[in-house]
Amino acid sequence: MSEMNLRVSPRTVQQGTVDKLRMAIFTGLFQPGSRLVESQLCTQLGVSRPSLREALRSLEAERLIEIVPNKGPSVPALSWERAMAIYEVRELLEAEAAGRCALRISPEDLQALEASLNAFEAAAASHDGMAQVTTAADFYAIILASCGNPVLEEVHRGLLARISFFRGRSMSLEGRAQNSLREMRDIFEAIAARDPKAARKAAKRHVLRARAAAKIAMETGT
Amino acid sequence: MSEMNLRVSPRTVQQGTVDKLRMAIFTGLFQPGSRLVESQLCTQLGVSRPSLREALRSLEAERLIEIVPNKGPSVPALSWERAMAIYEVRELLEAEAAGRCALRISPEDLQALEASLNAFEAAAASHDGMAQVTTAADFYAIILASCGNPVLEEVHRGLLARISFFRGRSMSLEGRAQNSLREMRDIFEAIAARDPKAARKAAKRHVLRARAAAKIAMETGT
DNA sequence: GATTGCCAGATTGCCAGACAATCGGTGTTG
DNA sequence: CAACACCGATTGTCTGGCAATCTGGCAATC
Repeated sequence: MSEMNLRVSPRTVQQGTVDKLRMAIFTGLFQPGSRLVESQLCTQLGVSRPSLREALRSLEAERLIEIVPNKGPSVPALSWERAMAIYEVRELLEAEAAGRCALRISPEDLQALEASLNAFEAAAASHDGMAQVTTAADFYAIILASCGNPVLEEVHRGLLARISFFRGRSMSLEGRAQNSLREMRDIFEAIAARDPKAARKAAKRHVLRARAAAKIAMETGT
Repeated sequence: MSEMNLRVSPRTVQQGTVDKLRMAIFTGLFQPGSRLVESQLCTQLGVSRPSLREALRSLEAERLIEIVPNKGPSVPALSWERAMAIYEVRELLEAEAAGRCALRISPEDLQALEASLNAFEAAAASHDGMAQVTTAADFYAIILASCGNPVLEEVHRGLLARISFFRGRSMSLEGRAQNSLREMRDIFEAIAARDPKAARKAAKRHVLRARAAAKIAMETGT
């Protein structure tokens, strides 16, 4: 491999801070509703306050935190109602993307899509929760990137952070990964067959069932 | 009215800076592609560099500017291709919102919607471009707020900045405002009649025609 | 005893100033 | 003419600080 030195952009402290905080929120290190004290975060992350505050503004725009003037940032509690709303928008976006994909995906991307599907299959078989989440995210990332509408992709990515949060929860359900695999394979087959209508339908069904799984996961506790 | 002093949140310098910069971008004060030099903006806006940089991070998240490490922020040139992509996502979101609205809008919101429609009619008659843009934005804001899905509203608002940019351009076309009024009235009537299918269709048609108008406006120059 | 007023600590909003790293252009040199 | 070194301009980041605001508890009042 030797000298993988293709640093496209030199990763600033600010970016690194955003990533660290985002990951901390995903893994539940910060309880929802808990307040984030700037000075504490500075010492924990080893960055200065200006850099931290820039990072917080980015996360605020991602809706991962809320910043109330003179009260500071906090992790908003993600209500079931709101989670449901996210799933509904997911359904809308992913169905559209899948349908478009069926019409215009390139052979290379189709191949990459199949590869990511296989990667998910392996993750599902190995019961590796983290791998399941990342490979599933890859699968959709390829679909969104290949749908021919960069804004659709951009909007979906804006939702992705909160989507992944739930995906981790629901994948832990017994049998959910295998069902998910079947549904994703349906989407892939429809796209490969260049059938937009079937692709939309499969994508919708996948989100619908993911939502149901998330509901169960949420009701039975974390 | 007396002492309308209910300032819910005390408008920080950072927020004010975001608003000023956003407006400056809308009005075309910054040419697309032009670079924004921090020190210059600081003196022009009368704020310190940390505050400015926080504001820039917020605008970056809104996709109104791009920040390349070590090169600084700049206003991205909005290509026609990208504008088209925005219109497509608009169509998706607004059709969905209108359809949901037809099912669940409250009588008060419906009344507010009619009021905003009348406001737009007045603006269209007076040939006041700015008023047309704001009243049209109001009309859709009510629909998105009443559709029952806060995330849909949130995503749409994320697109709104760039939508308004084009709305201003296309409204200036002869007769576009009157056509727009007709289309919006169709949407309103369908919602008032509680007909989701018609509402979706009307919303789609409205976006489609707005897109065509924007295309013409773009081709004939600013 | 409950409510109100108030004060001190903690925290945020904001700023000035500074320094190293990096980028872009310019001139020099082979 | 190309490659290289150089330099101003700009950004990334930090330190330190001060005023404004919030929070929790204490005392005063009814």
